[in-house]
Amino acid sequence: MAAWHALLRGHAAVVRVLEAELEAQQRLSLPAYEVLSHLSDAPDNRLRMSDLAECAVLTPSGLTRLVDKLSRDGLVVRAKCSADARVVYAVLTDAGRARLVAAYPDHLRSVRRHYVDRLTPDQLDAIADALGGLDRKLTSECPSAEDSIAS
Amino acid sequence: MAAWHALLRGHAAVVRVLEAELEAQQRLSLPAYEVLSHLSDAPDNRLRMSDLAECAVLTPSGLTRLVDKLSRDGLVVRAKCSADARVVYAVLTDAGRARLVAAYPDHLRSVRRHYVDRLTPDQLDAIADALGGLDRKLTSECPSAEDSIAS
DNA sequence: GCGAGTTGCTTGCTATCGCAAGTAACGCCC
DNA sequence: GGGCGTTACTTGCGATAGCAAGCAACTCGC
Repeated sequence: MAAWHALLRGHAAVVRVLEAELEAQQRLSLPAYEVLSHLSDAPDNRLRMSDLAECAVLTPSGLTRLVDKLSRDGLVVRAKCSADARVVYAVLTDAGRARLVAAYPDHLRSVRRHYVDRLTPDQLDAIADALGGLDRKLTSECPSAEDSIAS
Repeated sequence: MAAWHALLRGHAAVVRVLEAELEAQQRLSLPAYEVLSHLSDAPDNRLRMSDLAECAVLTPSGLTRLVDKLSRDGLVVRAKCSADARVVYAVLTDAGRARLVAAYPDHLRSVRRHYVDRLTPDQLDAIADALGGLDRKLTSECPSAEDSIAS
């Protein structure tokens, strides 16, 4: 239970600080940064909306609005898929890449300063391992909520 | 960096599942549960709004509205402080205690099932230690954001 | 090819939350 | 004891997120 509260509070504390710094430095919210970052890692700087939503830990509707916003700011554009007219790609623009490049060092430094440097490598490994595993298990079994009723 | 993304994704995944179960079982959001729970642990089942906000990882304004809601539902009441007319106590009602008692076992079980049981004791210790420490450091130094500009 | 079911994205509605401003009350200094 | 700064809570506003419904486009069976 201590570990549970620590997760809640620790996450909130770190996210709050990092988001504030990212906002102050580059006018980007954390999810927005995540979106740009994932796009820049993707082949051709483009990702399907639904894949991007999964990466950025957002629901499809949340991503739609975030891409709306980033698109208004000229950081991404939507592109149609020639093979399947239902799918929309979000594509990083030059401006988007520039913004990400500008934000990247500061953000990295923030993460180091407020997170990585304060923990031991063992702790970081444990967190990556434990929460990474949790994420995979929970998201994969998410559709099957019926085990809640079984016993 | 892997540890950072794991924190983001793992937290989101666990919180989503637990909040959904809590909501389904007892019609309580996670912050609402936290509030009731902290109140029940407090002497006299009452806590100052500001202290409660700190416990529940909410801003004062967020807590005001949450207590508004819980108060409408009859789970807590506000009480004035005779010594200082500025402070407001949130006090757990009998109905609030009953709701908490009803929610408690299920929630505990959810936490065990989706979190504790999936991690090793070492991992839980590491998380409690690491994130608990982070929380304390970050919240204590939060007012001094000027070190961002230094160096 | 045509209809039924599915998938991928968007939109309407609503809830939550934080920041900044507002209000009330306290404490201290003169 | 009157005024000034501080503290505690609340409120106005805007931003964000999710759910459920909508809509367009695909797939598969016939």
